[in-house]
Amino acid sequence: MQPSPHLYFFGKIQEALARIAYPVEDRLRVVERVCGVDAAYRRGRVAAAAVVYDVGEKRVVEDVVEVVSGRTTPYIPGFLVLREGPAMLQALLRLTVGYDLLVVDGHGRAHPRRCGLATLLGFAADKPSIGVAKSILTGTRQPSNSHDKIVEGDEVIGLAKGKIVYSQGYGVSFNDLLKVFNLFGGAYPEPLRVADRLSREAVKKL
DNA sequence: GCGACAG
DNA sequence: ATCTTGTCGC
Repeated sequence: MQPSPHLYFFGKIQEALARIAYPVEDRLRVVERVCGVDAAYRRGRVAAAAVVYDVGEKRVVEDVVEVVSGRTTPYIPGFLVLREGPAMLQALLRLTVGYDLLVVDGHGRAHPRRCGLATLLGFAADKPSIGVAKSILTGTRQPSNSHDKIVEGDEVIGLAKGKIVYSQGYGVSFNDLLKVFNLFGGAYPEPLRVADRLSREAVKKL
């Protein structure tokens, strides 16, 4: 084991969750309320914002910004959840309204061990989730007519348009991912834009 | 050994 | 992601 025992151990948990996170059958029925989650940092502190957005009405229903006390864990590729996950979960638990899907800024299945921040956060919050990242972490892009596929080996681990990458999170099938991808036109989702702005504003005041 | 590497 | 002023362009 090359990395630290801690990371090796956590990596094993990621591999185990990856085996049960992605159902073959579709589970998403209605996707009216989507919760976007993002985080920002400053001076060793982290702030996370959770934004419940009504897709039909195109408006924010509720938002929660959580600033965690204490210093952050360093960023380690493949282990982003250790840095942003705790603050994000705290923000999610303070929401008072419900939502149908969690959309996380980061990867889900499109991860070296097929289990990124989006997958782990959906599991922790017991909500179906997908990941939306601004760049590829692993895999190669395979051009297509409507959208590009992110492939590794013979496995399709994500969908992309431009630099934006969508991938399955916890409890979401590939077809459900495709539905959500089309719902947002493959672009960066509005609820994530709001969460990005709110978390940055909160962190500026530190 | 070298390069890559979500945010 | 964050550290940072002015500057190029629509």
